[in-house]
Amino acid sequence: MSVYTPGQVAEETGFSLDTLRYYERIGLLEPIERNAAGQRRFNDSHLSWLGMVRCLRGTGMSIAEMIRFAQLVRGGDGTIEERIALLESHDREVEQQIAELKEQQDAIQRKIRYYRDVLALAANPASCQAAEPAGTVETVGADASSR
Amino acid sequence: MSVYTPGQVAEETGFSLDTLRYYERIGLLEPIERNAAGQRRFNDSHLSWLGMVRCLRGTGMSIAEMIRFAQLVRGGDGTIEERIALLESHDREVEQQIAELKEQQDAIQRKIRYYRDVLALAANPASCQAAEPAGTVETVGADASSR
DNA sequence: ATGGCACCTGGAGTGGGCTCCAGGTCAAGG
DNA sequence: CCTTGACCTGGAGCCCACTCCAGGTGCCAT
Repeated sequence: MSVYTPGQVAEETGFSLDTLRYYERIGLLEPIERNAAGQRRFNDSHLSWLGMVRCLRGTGMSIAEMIRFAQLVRGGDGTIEERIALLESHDREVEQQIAELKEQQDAIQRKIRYYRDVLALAANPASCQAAEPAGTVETVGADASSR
Repeated sequence: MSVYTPGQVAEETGFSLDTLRYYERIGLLEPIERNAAGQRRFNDSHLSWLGMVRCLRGTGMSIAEMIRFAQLVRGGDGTIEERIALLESHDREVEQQIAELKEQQDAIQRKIRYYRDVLALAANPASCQAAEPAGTVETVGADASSR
């Protein structure tokens, strides 16, 4: 079990020194042990926890909820059901996020195709494509402003 | 082509009245026509544009970049190539976002399974599962703090 | 002993994206 | 005539998640 300087941790995790200190301040990281000079010495369990933090942040969990999770983790094995519940709920949110993102990506791609058609039509006014993407309210629509 | 009050637009698009005014102020919405009393009257092209805005915002495009896109749209047909380029670049970012989200979701699900195993092991200390999720650095790891 | 470097602290500042507020205008209804 | 409600304006305020800063400590190499 190695020990790491703040600089190394920043390097490895991608969090800035300031962010690491900030995370400790707000209790997202438990108080980090110090060497004689008062400098932080991180260990593998911190690295691993920071990996989790990165993952949760990256999927949109708020700092507040991560702190809640951190408290459960510190609360010991009795909190495992609660941790599962929290992660499952988050997992469902991520699922939803992905679904929405895909839908919206689809709309963007339809829009791109529409623009392509407009361009093609301008170059070759023979064919008769380029009607508005067509769809429900969710059309995301014509610019209706190419005056 | 109908005309809509701010209240109706807020209702339909999910943007608040304040947000609609804000978007107009910053140029994300072109100046909206007014009735005699100075109240905004939106039309279908505004609704459609707001749909686009919702889609771009929802996929993480910044306000600044949306304003850039809005300017292109106002710039007329000569800007279509640029619009395609902008949307394609955004589309790639969305693709990446989805990929990352999936990876991270996977890690979360592994963590959930790990917790489940811990629970199972506690209930039935016969079987020998519940090793750490196993993997590369990306393990997202043990809490290593269930002291 | 002098400089440089990595780190420390408490606290202030930043940027993005809204959100709220006070005070005012109009139109319709009782 | 008075209220109510939907809307208007300019400008201030808010929340989140950092990020920056000034001033200081300890250690090592020149």
